[in-house]
Amino acid sequence: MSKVATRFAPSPTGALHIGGVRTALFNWLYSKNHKGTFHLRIEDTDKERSKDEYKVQIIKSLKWIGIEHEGEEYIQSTKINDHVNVANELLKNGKAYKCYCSSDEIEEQKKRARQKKLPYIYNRKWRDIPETEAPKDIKPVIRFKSKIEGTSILKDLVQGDVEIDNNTIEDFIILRNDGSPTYNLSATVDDHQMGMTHIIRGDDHKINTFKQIQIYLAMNWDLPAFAHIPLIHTIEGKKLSKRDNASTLEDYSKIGIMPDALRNYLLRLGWSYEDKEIFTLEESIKLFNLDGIGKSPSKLDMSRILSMNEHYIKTIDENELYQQLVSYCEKYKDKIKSEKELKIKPSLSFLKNKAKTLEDIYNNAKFIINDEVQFNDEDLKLIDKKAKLIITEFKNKVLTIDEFKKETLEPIVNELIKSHETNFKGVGQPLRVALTGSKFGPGLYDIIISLGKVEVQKRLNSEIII
RNA sequence: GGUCCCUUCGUCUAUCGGUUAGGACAGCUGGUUUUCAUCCUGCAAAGGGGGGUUCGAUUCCCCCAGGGACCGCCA
Repeated sequence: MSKVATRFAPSPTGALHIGGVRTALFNWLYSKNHKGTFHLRIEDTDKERSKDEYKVQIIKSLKWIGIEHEGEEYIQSTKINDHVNVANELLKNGKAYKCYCSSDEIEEQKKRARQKKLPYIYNRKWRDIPETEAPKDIKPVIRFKSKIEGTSILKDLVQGDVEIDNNTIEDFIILRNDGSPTYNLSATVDDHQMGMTHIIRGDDHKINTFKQIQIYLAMNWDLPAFAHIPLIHTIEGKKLSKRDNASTLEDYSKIGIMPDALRNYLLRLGWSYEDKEIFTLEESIKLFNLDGIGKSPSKLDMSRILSMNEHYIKTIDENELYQQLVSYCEKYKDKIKSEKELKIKPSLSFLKNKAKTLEDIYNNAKFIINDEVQFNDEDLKLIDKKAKLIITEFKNKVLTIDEFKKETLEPIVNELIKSHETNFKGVGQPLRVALTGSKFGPGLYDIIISLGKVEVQKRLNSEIII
């Protein structure tokens, strides 16, 4: 068997959809697993809706999640001549014919079929009428002479054998009356010319495959293998569409989901390898196969994405996590100032402990990032007369310490607890509010240490709490 | 309506005729803790229904029900 070649073929009519990302991922993994190649084809023949910016965005999105394609992207619109040539060849060989029905005529037939509740299928009117009887004033479309008798079997690598009656496939149009090729023709010709060995795509293309296979056969081309993967559904159980919120990659990256986590989640959505949940990129390449793909559609589950992301936040190298945080903030929040970097980086170990997303880490780090403490009235109430006294005493005592660490700070706090006949909460709570503006947050010593002596003094001197 | 596909805990899934039907996420308990978390215990939770085949079916076959996809001179 020749070297495996797969492709992802989105149309650049919008941001990349998460279902598309998964399809791309499966194709990419399959080719990598077989040491083959993965290609990107941009299906931009819908001139109305295709935009170059979407093409750029799609490539960027794929790259974000770790998928890169081989060579230049294959731009479908530049290959239209090839598609037309194939249509003409099919015409010449009697595998296709000109159809002079007007769109009005077709519409009328469809309407009638609907009224009678009969399935509509083009009546093959011009399949056998000689060219000489063609009307002069109508520009014809070219239709493929689809099989009428018997059945066809698609040997699908995921779905198994799928059999349909040939008469349910109509004589589909391959060339419009303006001379432009339609999807089934273009896709087939491109896949052939690109030398694709495996077509892995969404289940929604399954019926198209029966049309496309007939073109391969009519042209005497080698058939690729097909694998139709089940679609991703919304929580309501419908096909995921661009209208559903949180369906584009951007939706996830902007809340601080990391690419590796999403990649891992998507990998496990509809695919499994025993009980394994966490796959490094290398593992996923090594272990991916088509057998592991389930046949039923799966629902997108945000809480799982979040917990996967949380897992990655907790386990990846802290330097890498920091880099991700920096670029996340730069893109979606405020750029972290370099003097703050020194404080945030060593604090990641506790900042990340309560975070499911990069955005959570950012929020946790706000007390460091913001120069001014943002108080809310509710928490400020905790700073009563007694609390102010404690804060002042703490401030004075902490002045005498040279090095801030738990061992040096703890005795001070303990002393205050004792002298004011309170508990840790009685001391910790007001201090936490004074330093961060909130009673929720990291451990008190973590806060003090990360802020450092100068900043702690400054904040405890703030007039709002004195 | 026609064609095709699907059906195991709420969710993602394991099981390739014999299991107390396993894991993960979410949920709920209990514990640790310095708030919020983390972490650690534990609990609860599933084979759509009906027929076969078989000594034995979640697993194989059929029917039904439910869900989904497709049915463009879009891709």
